[in-house]
Amino acid sequence: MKSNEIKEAALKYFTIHGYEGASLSQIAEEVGLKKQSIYAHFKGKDDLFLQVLRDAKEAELSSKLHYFSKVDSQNPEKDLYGFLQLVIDLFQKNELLRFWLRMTFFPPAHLRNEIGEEVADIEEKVQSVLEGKFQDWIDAKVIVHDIAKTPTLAFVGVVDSILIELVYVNDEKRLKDKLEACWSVFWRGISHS
Amino acid sequence: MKSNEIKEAALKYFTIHGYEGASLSQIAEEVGLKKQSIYAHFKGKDDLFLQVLRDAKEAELSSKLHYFSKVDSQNPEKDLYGFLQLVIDLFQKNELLRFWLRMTFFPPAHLRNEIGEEVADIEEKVQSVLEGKFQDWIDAKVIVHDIAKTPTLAFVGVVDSILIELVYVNDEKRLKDKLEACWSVFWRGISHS
DNA sequence: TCCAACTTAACGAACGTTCGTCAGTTAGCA
DNA sequence: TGCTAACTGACGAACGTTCGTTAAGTTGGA
Repeated sequence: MKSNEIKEAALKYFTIHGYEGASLSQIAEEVGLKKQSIYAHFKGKDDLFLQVLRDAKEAELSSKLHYFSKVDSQNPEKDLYGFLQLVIDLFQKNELLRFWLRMTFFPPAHLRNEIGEEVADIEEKVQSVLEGKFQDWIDAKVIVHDIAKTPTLAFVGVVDSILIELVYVNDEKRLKDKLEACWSVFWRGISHS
Repeated sequence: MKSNEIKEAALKYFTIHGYEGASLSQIAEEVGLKKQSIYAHFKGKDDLFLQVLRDAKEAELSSKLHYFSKVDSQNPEKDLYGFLQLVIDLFQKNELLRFWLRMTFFPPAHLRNEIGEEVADIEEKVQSVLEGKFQDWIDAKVIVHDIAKTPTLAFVGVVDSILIELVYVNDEKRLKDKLEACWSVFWRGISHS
């Protein structure tokens, strides 16, 4: 299917150059087409962009939810650390994730609200699943804290700091150091002394 | 000085629309000039951009170093939390910081290496100051850990997660919750039980 | 089976607009 | 008189988009 080839090329250029920096002629050339031919598959640049965006959202959401649905142990140390590695793996191998990250951080101005809603939606779903897990662990007295929201937000913070490291330089050594540092301090912060 | 007015307008548009999305005509109009007149002050778009970038780097570096030079107590709880609030304050009030963040995360492709060097430079300086502080606190036995690097990187991680929250939505309530959560878990993670 | 009607994908050409940049000129001030 | 900063005018290039036109493939009824 040619539409998918176009979306793949679009994904690549949007990720590298951003919305404004990516041109339809470059994208078309990548798949051996003239830019006009894109209009046989998409209404325009915005339409192409938003379809890629929805694919990215779907990829982000499903892979995260899939991890938590599969994992159901009573071992938060293993599950949470595994999630961090999942995020690293996703980001390094899946261009959709890099695209999603860039466009949610700095969306094209005229699509700001539209994208903001998608972000809020996904954010809320992931956080509620996570919070449920933490509540279970608190009830089972395997981690400390009275309310689940605190460790949930703190863990999301650890994920954030890893993402920043991935975006910033993607130096394998630095990433490993930061992951270990953030994780060990976080874990000490939520587990029984 | 008109050059500064131009740089201020450029800062604004680069921050909102990115390098490619910001146009010289918009910037010029903002200060009541024609776009061609910008060339009386700057060699071109890149020159203008790089001058703003260096201003931003200077602002980022000096404000952070200034904080740590001023603060010299034996109270890491106060000093570190104060630093987090400084970052929040800087980001919310100083557009240079938002510009710096956007451009270091997702630099224009043709200036990637140039910007990467500036980032590495500033990163190294801030981290070494921070690491020195943590070493002092470890020696004074006011926090745990054997090596200073671990709490340093973890603290940088907390800063990162706050920055992400600021970029993402900038909802005052959410920000406060996340700050408290990240901070309390971090602090429990590095202090004596 | 065959042909006409329709659909699809891609094209060249051109649209109007904006982009960044350069050259030459004018107004004001030291 | 120079110098500077602003102007006007124009440049080639690229942008996203629309148009009309092909060529190939699909469908449906006689």
